[in-house]
Amino acid sequence: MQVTRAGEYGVLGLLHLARRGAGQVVMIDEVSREERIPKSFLAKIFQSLARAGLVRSNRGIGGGFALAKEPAEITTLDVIEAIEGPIAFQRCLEAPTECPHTGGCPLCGLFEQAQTQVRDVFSRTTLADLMKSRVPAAAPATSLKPRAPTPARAAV
Amino acid sequence: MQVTRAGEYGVLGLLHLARRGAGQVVMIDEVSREERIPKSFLAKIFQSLARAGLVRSNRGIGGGFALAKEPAEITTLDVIEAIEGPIAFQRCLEAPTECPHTGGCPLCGLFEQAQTQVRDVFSRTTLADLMKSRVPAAAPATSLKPRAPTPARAAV
DNA sequence: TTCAAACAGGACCAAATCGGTCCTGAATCG
DNA sequence: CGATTCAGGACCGATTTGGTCCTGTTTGAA
Repeated sequence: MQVTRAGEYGVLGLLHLARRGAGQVVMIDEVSREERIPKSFLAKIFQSLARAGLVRSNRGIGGGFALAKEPAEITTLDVIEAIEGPIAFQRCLEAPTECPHTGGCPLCGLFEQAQTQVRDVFSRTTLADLMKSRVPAAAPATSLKPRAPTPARAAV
Repeated sequence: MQVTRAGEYGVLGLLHLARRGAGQVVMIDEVSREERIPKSFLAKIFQSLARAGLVRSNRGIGGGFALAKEPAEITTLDVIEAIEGPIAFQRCLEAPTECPHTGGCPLCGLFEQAQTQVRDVFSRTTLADLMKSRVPAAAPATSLKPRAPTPARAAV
């Protein structure tokens, strides 16, 4: 029941790109250094993000990564699922295979509810929201609401 | 991002006890057989549940396990956390250690939201609810998500 | 045209977790 | 006593996590 480091690093990395400004090309090396994420690992993570179309990559001198969309159009769900694959609380929720438990398994409904809630939270929060929500590091954690007013977002 | 088999088996096992009636003492062997859960594994899981005070155990002839509370007083969160430990989406949410990321980590708030949602879903659903929600393979359940009507289940 | 910078991608790896099994031991009942 | 039933720990194989490393391939500039 955890978001993996890879997922976490992915969001952090994209957030770094977002802060550097839209369209800005940034090298893995910088992101790695400033966000304190192992470079090789981050490189691998960004590969997934590139394949998912969340970033564009450029090779060679002056190369690096840039966001492929506006920060407000990239949800944390996009990022996490690009890296970890679809969020699925249980096997029965990811495959068409039937639940093997006695008579209509009562748990599937429950797991599905939980899963939906999580996906909702992540799909409502974009990189833009996270940028706004940065807390001043010393203040006694005001409100942990990363905002919600993202209107019409086509979740997934 | 999954509920482990152990957690799932735990809920299923307690649900079995609940169905057998309050106070009923049932042997691991029966639960294992009828719920199709490996016996040794289930025994281990029930140890956790006993330690958490969710079931009472009796040894010797005529022994077995019985619910320690009313089904309506045992939430699925109780069960899952008794087995898997506290639900924590991220390290920063389980320990007092600080998030190591640049300036107040914006992710903690997000993960906390997701985590809260999940815990809410599980803490709102008791064994009694799950008993009620058993879908008779055709009747449209009201409150809980109806799930696809489980058709012919194959033997294990 | 060549070279170095930068990403692409796969092989590999150690450690942790998952999903169990198995064995010994202790309690309990008849 | 002895059968039964749980308690608890050791152990185990497979998978996942969290990386590293090495060999490309692309690109821009000297």
